Amino acid sequence: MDYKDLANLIFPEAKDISYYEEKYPERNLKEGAIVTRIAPSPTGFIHIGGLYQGLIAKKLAKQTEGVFFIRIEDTDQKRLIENGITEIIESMDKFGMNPDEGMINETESKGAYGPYRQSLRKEIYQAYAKYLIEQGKAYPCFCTPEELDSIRQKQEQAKIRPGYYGVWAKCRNLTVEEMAEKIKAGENYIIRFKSPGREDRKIKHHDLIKGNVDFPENDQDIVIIKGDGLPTYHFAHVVDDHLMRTTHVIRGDEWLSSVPLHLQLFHEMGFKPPKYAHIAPIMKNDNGNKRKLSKRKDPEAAVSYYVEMGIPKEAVTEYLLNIANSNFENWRRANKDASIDDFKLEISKMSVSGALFDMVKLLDVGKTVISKFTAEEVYEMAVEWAKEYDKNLADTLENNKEYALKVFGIERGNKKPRKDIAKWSDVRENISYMYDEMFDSQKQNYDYQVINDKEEINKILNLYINEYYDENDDKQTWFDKIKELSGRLGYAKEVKEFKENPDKYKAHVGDVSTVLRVALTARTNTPDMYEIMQILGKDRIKARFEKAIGI
RNA sequence: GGCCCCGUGGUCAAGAGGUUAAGACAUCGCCCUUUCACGGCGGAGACAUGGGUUCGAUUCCCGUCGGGGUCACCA
Repeated sequence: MDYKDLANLIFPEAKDISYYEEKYPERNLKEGAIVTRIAPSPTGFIHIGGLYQGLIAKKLAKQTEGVFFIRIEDTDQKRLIENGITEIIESMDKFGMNPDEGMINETESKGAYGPYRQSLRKEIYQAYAKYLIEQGKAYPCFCTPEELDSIRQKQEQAKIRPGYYGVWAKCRNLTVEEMAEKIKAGENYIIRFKSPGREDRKIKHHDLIKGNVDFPENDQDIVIIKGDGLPTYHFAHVVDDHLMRTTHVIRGDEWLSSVPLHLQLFHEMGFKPPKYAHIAPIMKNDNGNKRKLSKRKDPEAAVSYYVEMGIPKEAVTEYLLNIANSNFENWRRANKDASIDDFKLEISKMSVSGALFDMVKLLDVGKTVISKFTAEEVYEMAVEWAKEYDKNLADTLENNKEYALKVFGIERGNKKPRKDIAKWSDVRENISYMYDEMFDSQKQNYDYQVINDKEEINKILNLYINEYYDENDDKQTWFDKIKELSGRLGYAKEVKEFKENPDKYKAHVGDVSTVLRVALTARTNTPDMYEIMQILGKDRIKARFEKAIGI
């Protein structure tokens, strides 16, 4: 009985690894092309951090004419959720992150390096595990969870490093005959890697983001094949990224401390390891403590949150890019209309430590992004969002597209566009006073600020609509008339004049304007009143004034 | 606790052995012949700390403190 016999006893059906090595050859890409991937577990919605990693990975691949693929890591059968894969793919799609290869829905995939779903790769992992067993580099372990527990307790009591290694690795020293006997007797077992490492030796690792890092060698005999026959993350990572010919592994920095293990596995398997880039997580300030954005506690951890809020994907992408490379902002200022694809991401410029998530800044990016859209684009995107989250708004907009375009066109398209919409969920509040049905269905609160006398307000409104307002006036004439009205009623025509001689006047032209604005829209802050009046038209202006006076 | 990583304004962050220590968001003030938004100008605001090396350290080294990660048949 030798290792080979043992391997055959454990995995009688497994193919020789040469089969897979031939089936998945080196990729034929141009020099310097980067192959990256995103490898989520279908355990629920995509995390903003996952989107961030995917964005970096995809950009690196794109920039070098490489390949970006998606691999579903579903080896933990206990944590799977229904339609988990679809949900991931759909939310990636919403942010413009379509992979070149990988799963395209719950069961189908594209690309020549599949399957792209780990649970479908069981026989591949077993072939490679068998390969290790044949060489005496892996072995079956019969320890029960209870035994492992008691080992750990002993170690903790003795204050020594916990784990399955050295003298604690009971099963590694079993003879091949003993192992075979136990297997034949039907004992349960898993497969462990037989680590050649020593804890008192150091290894050097150069991480693309973290730089040079020294670690003790790995000496843990970690599990590679679990009781259900599926691999652990560590083993799957090594086999998959080798076979899928990944050149750069972009992942969260919670994996950094596993690097010694992974490098060792690559080495013992005889594979060339990929380059690693360990990305710092996006953090949140929680009562003065920094912590990772948490799926459970923070709604903004889920990418679906941004979709629901109607924060455009361009804004999320730009914000994330800014966290990745802080020179992005400068680039954006210098290239206002360039596509994000033209920005060259440099992985070496990524921050080593995690950034605090800043919603205020994200929304600011959102404002800027939306301000650059045309009225038509704003209309399309607002409608698309509203169809899902504000049906009534969607109907209103679609009922009269031409009108909606006018409304969205106010102060848009010029050099200093308005920046009043940061997300699509702002739209309703922003335009409701331009729609009579919305305006009339809400209880409006008229606060005229300085001029408060009801008689006086009536007088201003009546005089204005009957004697002054003319739809055909240009903006200058329109405003001159408001000044004229102001002067006639004893208000200063110029604000400055009023400030110099406050006793000479009742108030000033700004206060009169405010009366008109409030009567018209029931709010003190609006975009350009001239444009609003132009769109509303004289009859509706009059109706608004009457409504205001009637209250 | 062991191991590893990190520490520049409120936040994201440039930066170099000698700088008036950038910029963006936020904040405050002024201006932009009516509000808001935009824009312009200006203000306030930072190198965690103690030692060393050095003519000189925020920058290099060590300690301390603080923060984060990791130590599963989860990824």
